[in-house]
Amino acid sequence: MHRWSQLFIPTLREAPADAEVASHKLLLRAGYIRQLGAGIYSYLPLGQRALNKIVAIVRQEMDRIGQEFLLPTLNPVELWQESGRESVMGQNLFHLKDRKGAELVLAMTHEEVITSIARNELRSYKQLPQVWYQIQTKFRDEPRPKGGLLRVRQFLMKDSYSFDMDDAGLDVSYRKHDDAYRRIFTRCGLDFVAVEADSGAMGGSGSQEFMVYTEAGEDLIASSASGYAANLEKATSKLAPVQDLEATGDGLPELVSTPGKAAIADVTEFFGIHASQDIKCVAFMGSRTGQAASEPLRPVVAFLRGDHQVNETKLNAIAGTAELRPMLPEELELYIGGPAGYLGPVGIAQGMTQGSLNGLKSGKPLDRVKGIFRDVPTEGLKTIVVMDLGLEGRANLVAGANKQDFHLRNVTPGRDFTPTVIADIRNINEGEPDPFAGEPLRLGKAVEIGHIFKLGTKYTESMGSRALNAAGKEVTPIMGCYGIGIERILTAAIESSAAAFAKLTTDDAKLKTQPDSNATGSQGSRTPEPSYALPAAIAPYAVVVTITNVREAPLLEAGERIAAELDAAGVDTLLDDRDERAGVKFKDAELIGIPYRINVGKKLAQGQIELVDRLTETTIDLPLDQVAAHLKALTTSKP
RNA sequence: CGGGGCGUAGCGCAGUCUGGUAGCGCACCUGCUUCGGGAGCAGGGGGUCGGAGGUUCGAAUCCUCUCGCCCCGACCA
Repeated sequence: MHRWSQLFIPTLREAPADAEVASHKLLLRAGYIRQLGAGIYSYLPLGQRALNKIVAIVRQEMDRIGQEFLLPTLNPVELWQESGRESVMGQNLFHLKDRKGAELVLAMTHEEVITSIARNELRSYKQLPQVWYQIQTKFRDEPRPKGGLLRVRQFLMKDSYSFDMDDAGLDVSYRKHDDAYRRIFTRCGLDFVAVEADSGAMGGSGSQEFMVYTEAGEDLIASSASGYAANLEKATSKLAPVQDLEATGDGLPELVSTPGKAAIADVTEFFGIHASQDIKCVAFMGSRTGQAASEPLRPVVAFLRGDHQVNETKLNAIAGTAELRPMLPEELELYIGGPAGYLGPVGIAQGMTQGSLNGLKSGKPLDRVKGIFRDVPTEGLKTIVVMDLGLEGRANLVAGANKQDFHLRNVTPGRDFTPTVIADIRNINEGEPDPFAGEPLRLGKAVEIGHIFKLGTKYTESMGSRALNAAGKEVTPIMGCYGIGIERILTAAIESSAAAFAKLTTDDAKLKTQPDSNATGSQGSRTPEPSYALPAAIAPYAVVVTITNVREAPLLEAGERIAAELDAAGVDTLLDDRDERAGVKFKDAELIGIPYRINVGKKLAQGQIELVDRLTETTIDLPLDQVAAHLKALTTSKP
């Protein structure tokens, strides 16, 4: 039991002007954190207590599936050069020199270090599988830290790594993490979704992000009532069938003069068609990560339905590029053969021949496409033509003719042009049916709290980790890597709760204003103070016992006794024994986000106290002898 | 890195345009009153006006340079 009068809890009535998002303001006002620099924060006692509770839950669940390490943050740069990530990570990796001039980096993740241990120690299949984890400070020189603790340059991460002899083993390790993560986030009281994610710069096959919907988030995710959920970078949808146009004339592509009709809206109006019956062309020049300026850019041309949008992450994955920029007019002429506004797939100057691609024409053999495009840029490679799945099997579409002021109709993919590859390269739209159950998709911002990843042999291969299998044959262990942002669990919990409170107060305001038309208007335009409450499992204290007036001896004595009883019952208790007015103490208790408050006040004369449940915004009276048992039941988390 | 904004007491701000003794609210200290929703009255402490240079009799204010922070974008296991 801690006494508020002796603690350092510097609450603020007003948030510093720099704070924008709710969790940032509240963490500052509640005395959880103070800022030291851009993306650098000190955790004050309350913040540290909350983080410690989260860490304890994470550790408890991780110990069920793995073993804890503590790896060094200070890494010799050579280690990162060996894996090739020193250049890949670029400026995001902090660099420094020691007194001898040797270059060091501050680790932003630990694949390299853990693999260096694995390659020295893991020699036999008998030693596998292994799941190794740590909870440790990570450093990333973010280009733009923001949102308080949401994106920072120094933060706590639980990272783990699995080593298995084969894919089946990796599946097991991955599944164990999936289960552990769900238990962890559930115990932390978060309402989360697990989404399919893009593999990004990590490389590898499967990956899943754990997200919490919040306006403060930086990612866009799609989910539906059926349980389907995916990052927008990966999300797909089932498209409603489109009625194709009737063929005109001899059914072959027909040149139509369309002077000045460059925009899709103009074209569809001119032909009297829907945008879904038109082919849109989006053309890029792509480059690879760390590509030298001297290396030629890769032309990437995407065709998709007129009413669809390109998703550049998906397109990058297909084209084996990392960055795309729009083609310049002369590039359009060179690689497509037409002017902007009249670009189309028919007769496109496609350098990738049937032969060079070994008949890669559908989305299926993507890995082989990646193999060609990513690792062995083909000599004389010209335009990569990617057609979106939304055009597959369609007929008699309208498209640019690659000729100023002309379009073609009766364009049928497969017959009139052959894309290099057919793949999903579009953004889904809100409300489209999900790919499995057909439930409408909801798009929303979310914050990523965890990520699990089937890594493969990227590091074990490049860093030379090998183990002998039962047959005495040398194999490369397969890795998985898995991360949880500790601070993000805290911020996500605050953001979610603050949003729920904000909704309550606005609903409340609506209720109040509706029936009472002659109200005095006192609610005015003042925005309600943001409020929140943390789940008991991660709050710095589960309960605060508020003695409404410490100068009244019976109240003080009862408060002390109740707090001691709670303490004895194992409930993490804060006793507000300050000589302050009751109002101040109520406000402070709410500000620091404690989920349960016991008011020791007037009702003591009847042998009762009030229990305020901040999560449900309800208050009940309880007899003194039931307090400890009641709170213990409320606050005990089940591991 | 591109665009925008802001640096004046612990926090929130005014003062800058038009140069002339650095102010307000909250917080803090003392006293009295008050005591279940951020109390009232009285008194008090606290400032290199982000930093450096310049213009001027005189600079928070004008000029130059610079540092820091926030937001949007780019970027981002």
